[in-house]
Amino acid sequence: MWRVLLVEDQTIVRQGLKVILEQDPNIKVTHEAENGNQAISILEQHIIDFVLMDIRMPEMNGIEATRLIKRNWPKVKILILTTFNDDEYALQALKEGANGFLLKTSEPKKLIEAVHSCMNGGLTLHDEVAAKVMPRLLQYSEHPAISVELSQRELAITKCVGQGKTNKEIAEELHLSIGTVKNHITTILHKTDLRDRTQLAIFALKHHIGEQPL
Amino acid sequence: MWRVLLVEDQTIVRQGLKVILEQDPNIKVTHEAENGNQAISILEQHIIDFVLMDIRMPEMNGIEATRLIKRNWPKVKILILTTFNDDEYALQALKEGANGFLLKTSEPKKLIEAVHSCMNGGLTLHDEVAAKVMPRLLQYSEHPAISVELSQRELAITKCVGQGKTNKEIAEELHLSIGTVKNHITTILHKTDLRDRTQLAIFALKHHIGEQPL
DNA sequence: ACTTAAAAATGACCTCAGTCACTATTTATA
DNA sequence: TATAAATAGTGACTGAGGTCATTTTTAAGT
Repeated sequence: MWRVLLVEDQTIVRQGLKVILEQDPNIKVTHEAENGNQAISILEQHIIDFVLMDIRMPEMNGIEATRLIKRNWPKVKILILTTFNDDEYALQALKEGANGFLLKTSEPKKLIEAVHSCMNGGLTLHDEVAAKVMPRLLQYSEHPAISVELSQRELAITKCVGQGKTNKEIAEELHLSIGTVKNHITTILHKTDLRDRTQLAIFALKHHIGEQPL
Repeated sequence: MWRVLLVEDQTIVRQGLKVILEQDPNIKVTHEAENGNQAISILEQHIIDFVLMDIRMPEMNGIEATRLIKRNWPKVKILILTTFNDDEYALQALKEGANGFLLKTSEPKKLIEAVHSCMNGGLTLHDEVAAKVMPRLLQYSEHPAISVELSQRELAITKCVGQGKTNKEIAEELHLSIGTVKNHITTILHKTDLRDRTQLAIFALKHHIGEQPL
């Protein structure tokens, strides 16, 4: 039996949600709150497994509340339920650790499925929201292909430059002389058609050199 | 009526999918292919609205096929259907423009819903896949809060440094003297507790200075 | 065995970056 | 009004960054 906290400022909507959720025998709406502040104090006093949260609320909004809840009760699952197909909100909420994002236009059955999914470690995204959010996220994860061949040493040095290290620090880390590091950098700059170490650092970050490829 | 192409190497699975899909009156499985190559040649000869694609196939896999299809027929919707809850595949497929990603463990009804969602511009992600993929994507989109106050000028200069410009170039762009640019950079480096322009460039990229906030 | 390329190193050389001190104007706020 | 902060500038100094020529060793490929 999951103890659910409803956070929603409109009483009628709250009542409706309660009726829908309690059609499922696993769900028991044990508490209700009208805003983020109330939600926090309920969490401080009672054991809650799941929070169903509206975004736009007076006092403290859903994003803020999500942050605070996830900070203090990381195990509590949070599903965001909102009227607006707003990718900005969705992204913020997910960053704060929300376990799902549904629109109020969804069917009741979807809502219950989403609760189950959340409780089982899933993350339910409303299809339309996902379609808006994913392109933006994917754009950040793109690493342009490296068009030039860099040797292992050169990659190691490029990585260091991308971490903001000086030639001296790089020399020490790789057990080389400063002159050698300089020479390598000259070679790298020629190969990559870049001008100086700053541009090389930018190159390293954009190509995620030194990280696990996504 | 949506004309659907099934791409799946196992005949039995293909048959099963066809039966499931055609329970929906809007869906007509007009063509079938055993691998990516066959899929491409079918698309070249017939009008297709929707492709349901397996990932692991002989000859040409689903990712590759997705790329080629989206390149040549960008309007065709593609839903990936796979046995494996593999976030690596999911990410690649989505990058190539796939309109959804479902596991074969999903219920038949979900599959049909996903087709509808795709055709209406949605993007259906299997909950478990989403739970794996989203944290990785969000990590890239994180911009740590800027802990120091930078003035407008300082932000403008930081942005330029993050684009790999020299002091001279910055001076010209902002109609300042080189000396002034240097002075600003000294101030910025003090405020941000950084050492040189390379570290500042890294700072600028990590904080996405000069971009629209996500 | 011969060739090619990566890797390592040295020294000379020059430029740009960054610091510092000091000045001056504008703007906002206590 | 006085004070602080942002903005803009100059000149002098130091050092790190980057280039180039040249050498040596090692490893891989034909």
